[in-house]
Amino acid sequence: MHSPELLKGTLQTILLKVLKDNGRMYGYELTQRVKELSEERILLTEGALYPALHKLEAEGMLKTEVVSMGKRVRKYYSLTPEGRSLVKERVSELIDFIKTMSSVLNVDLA
Amino acid sequence: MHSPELLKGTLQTILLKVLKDNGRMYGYELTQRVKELSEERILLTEGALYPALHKLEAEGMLKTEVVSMGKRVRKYYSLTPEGRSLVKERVSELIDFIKTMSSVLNVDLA
DNA sequence: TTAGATACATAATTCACTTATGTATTAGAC
DNA sequence: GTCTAATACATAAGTGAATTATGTATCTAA
Repeated sequence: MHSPELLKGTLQTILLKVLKDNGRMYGYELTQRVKELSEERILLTEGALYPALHKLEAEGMLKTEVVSMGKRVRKYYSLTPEGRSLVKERVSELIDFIKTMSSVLNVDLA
Repeated sequence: MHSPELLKGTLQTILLKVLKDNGRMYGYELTQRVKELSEERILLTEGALYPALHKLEAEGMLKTEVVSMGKRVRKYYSLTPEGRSLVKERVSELIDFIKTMSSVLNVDLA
């Protein structure tokens, strides 16, 4: 598991980009996909995940669809057009940030 | 200027590494050096800088030397041996984190 | 002479997160 | 059969590293 401090500020970006790459997903599925993609290094907590999803939905970046699986309920999230714009912005912000960091820290990431 | 959220958790690493690469430096000098290295993108605020330096000193990672320049006082910081270990740890943590992020976000940083 | 840069410092506040807690369903081990 | 772990959602309390605001004082150049 990573030093959790570093993760701060990256949650929205992660959620948006994983949704963009994987299409419609529900909350728990997102945690599992991120865990898998990060090789167990990023374990999203529910207390961070759900409020973040609700916030992105309230801002019109995500739309939801509730699907019943038997007695169980799943809430699927997918990107809205505005969400699609936001992903691009957030991802390039992060890439730019990483490049700046590698320059400040004088390290080579290649 | 970067989205400040992303900076969270990177301040200690930046301070330690810049001190490692540049030797003995004082607070204000650190802000200027980081500003320069980041091409104006990372502007350290004093409210974050000084408490961070004091904390690292209290933990034995940095040692200080107060130098009078005329009537003016400068407080120089440099790494202790423990500080040297910590830099390595923090920098490799950050590199590892960045690699994980690029894998999760499916982006190429090279 | 006075505004802006240099140089330190701390207190109040913010806010994204962690931790804790709650509810309920489903699957598999024993 | 039953009980633990995994699945699936959600919110509230607390934390802590930052921002913002404020204070003090010196030096430099217009």
